[in-house]
Amino acid sequence: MNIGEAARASGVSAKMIRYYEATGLIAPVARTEAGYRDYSMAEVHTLRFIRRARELGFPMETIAGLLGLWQDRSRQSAEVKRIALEHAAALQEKVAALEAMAATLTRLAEHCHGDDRPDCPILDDLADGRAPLSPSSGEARPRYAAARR
Amino acid sequence: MNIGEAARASGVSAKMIRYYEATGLIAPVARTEAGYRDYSMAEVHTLRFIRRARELGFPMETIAGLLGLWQDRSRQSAEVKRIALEHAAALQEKVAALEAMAATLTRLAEHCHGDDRPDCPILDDLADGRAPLSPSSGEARPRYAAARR
DNA sequence: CTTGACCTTACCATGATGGGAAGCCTTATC
DNA sequence: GATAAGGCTTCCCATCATGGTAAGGTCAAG
Repeated sequence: MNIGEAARASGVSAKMIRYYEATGLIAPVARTEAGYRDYSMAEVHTLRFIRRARELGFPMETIAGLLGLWQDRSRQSAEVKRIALEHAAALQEKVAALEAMAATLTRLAEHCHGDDRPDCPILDDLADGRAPLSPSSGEARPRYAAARR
Repeated sequence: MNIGEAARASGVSAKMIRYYEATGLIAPVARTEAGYRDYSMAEVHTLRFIRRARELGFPMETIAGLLGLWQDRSRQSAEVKRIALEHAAALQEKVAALEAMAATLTRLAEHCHGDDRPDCPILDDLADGRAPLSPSSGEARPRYAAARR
């Protein structure tokens, strides 16, 4: 099975398969005489494992640990559980941070009449109550066009 | 005011102030004879605006637009409100994705007895019910040590 | 005048992914 | 057998916002 077929079979892009190999997350795979990577189903299963773990938001470093545990028939499930719960807690922290942002924005937007008048509590909050700069026409070939659409 | 003082006054690191200038988010600032950047309070206010917007998770590109609106005395608050609500919606999408991950992990962990026995529904789920690879001792100086702590 | 703190620019790294170029290989068609 | 299409190889670059570091200039206090 070449890399394209392995990619389709595992749901991991060929690009990422090579990357996983280059970084040592997976072992270098067999090659054909011509130098093509040659995959067996075992490797495809490993790739599926990785894809599923990525879908659950595990960072690659943690996935390396999970792969080790997966391959370790004498593992203790407590270790896996600990890693999973630790990651779940990290996710929940991110959720809390994002929710706080969204709540602030929603609250500010509620107080913004949102019509053609210029005054806007959202900008006031961002500015912390101060007046803006005069329009600074910078050179420096702007990556951000400061466009008002 | 030199860049260090401006950084302390705005809460934006000197590094990031230079970066914002290089990318055109803010205009090039005055320089002393020796080439030191020289900031006024107006610039510090702009930096504070940016910092606050970053805290709310706005990407730099969007902040460029918000800065334009902030400096535009003829802006329509509806435009600001639209941007804010759009961003809030994007945040909520991320929240939903992260929450789904966390929920799945929590559910899997609940079904894992978490003791010194090896069987583990968490790994089973990741593996989709298949058997693991035999321990592949890859060269490729692994960045991820596959360590079992 | 020296020292230490600060400034300048320039480069590298992050994490996981995609894009693309240049060149070799395989397969199908003629 | 020749050719074309498409897949493979490696290598480099970009993302996004941020930090680190190094080499060298500047400033203020002692």
